[in-house]
Amino acid sequence: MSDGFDNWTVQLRKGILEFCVLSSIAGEEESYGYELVKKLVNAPGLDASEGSIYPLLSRMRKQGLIQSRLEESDAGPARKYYRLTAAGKARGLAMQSYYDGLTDAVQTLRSPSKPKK
Amino acid sequence: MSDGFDNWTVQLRKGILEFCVLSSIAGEEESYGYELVKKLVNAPGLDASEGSIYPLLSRMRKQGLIQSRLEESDAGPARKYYRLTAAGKARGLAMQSYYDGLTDAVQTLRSPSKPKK
DNA sequence: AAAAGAACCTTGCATAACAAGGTAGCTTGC
DNA sequence: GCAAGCTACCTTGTTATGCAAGGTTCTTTT
Repeated sequence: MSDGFDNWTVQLRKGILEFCVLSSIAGEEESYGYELVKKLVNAPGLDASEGSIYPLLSRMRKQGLIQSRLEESDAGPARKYYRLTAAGKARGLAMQSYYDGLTDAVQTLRSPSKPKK
Repeated sequence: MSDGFDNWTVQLRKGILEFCVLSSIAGEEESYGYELVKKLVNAPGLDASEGSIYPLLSRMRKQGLIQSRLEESDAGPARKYYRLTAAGKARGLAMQSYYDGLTDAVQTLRSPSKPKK
C-alpha cells in the first residue's frame, strides 16, 4: 500500500544518500561498491538499496567527485574501488555545512524559541 | 552558477518542506498560506520559496492532511486558513519518527561509533 | 550440476522543488 | 483618479533522484 507516507520517505531520502556515500568514502580512505552497498543497506533508518547506490556512484564519478580503480579479488568478481578526488572532498565539506544549516532550520521550526536539549 | 551542488541542495530539500509545513501548522493551531510563505522563506537555512509552498499546500489538502477555510481580511485579499486534520496530526507524528531515525543514521555514518568528533 | 553468494550494472517510472510566470484585492502617495 | 506596491493566491514546465525489478558474470559450496 503506497499510502503517501511511503512516498514522502522516498522524497525525504533524496540527496541524503549522496551525502552518506561521500561521508563513508571519506571516512574509509578507499572503498568498493558492494562494500558500500552492504554498509548503507544495513544502516538502520536509512533504507538504502542497491538500485540507488550503483547509479549514484556512476553519477558521482562522471561529476568528478570520486575516481575508481578496478582490482581483482581473491574470492569473487573484481571490485571497483573508489576514493575521493579533491573536488569530492571540497563537495563533502560544502554538503556538511548545508546539511547542518538545514537540520538546524527544521529543528527551529519544530520547537520555536527553545534552546537545544 | 548551477554547479551540481545547487542541484544537490534542491534534492535534499525534497520532503523537508512538507515536514516543516505540517510542523508549523501544528504549532500554530491555524495559519494561512501567505503567513506560512513568509515564515518559511525567511527561515535561515531552509531556502523555501513561494512556488514550492502553494503547490504543497494543495497536495496536502487533496491528501486530507489539512483542511482550509476562506476568510476575508481587514487589509488585503481574502486569506485561506489551514488547520490539521486527524490524519494530518498522525502523519506529523510518523514523519517526526522517520525523520529522527534518518538523521540518526546520517550522524552515525558521519562519525562511526564515536559520539564526539 | 545446481545453488548460493559476491559484485557489478540498466531501464523505466513516479514525484517534489522551483523558476518564472500569472490574477486580483487593497492601500498609499501625489 | 490613477499608478505603484504590497498582500494573497495559483499554474506550467523542467529536472533530477530514488528505487523496484530486472539483468550479467565470477567463484565457492553442496
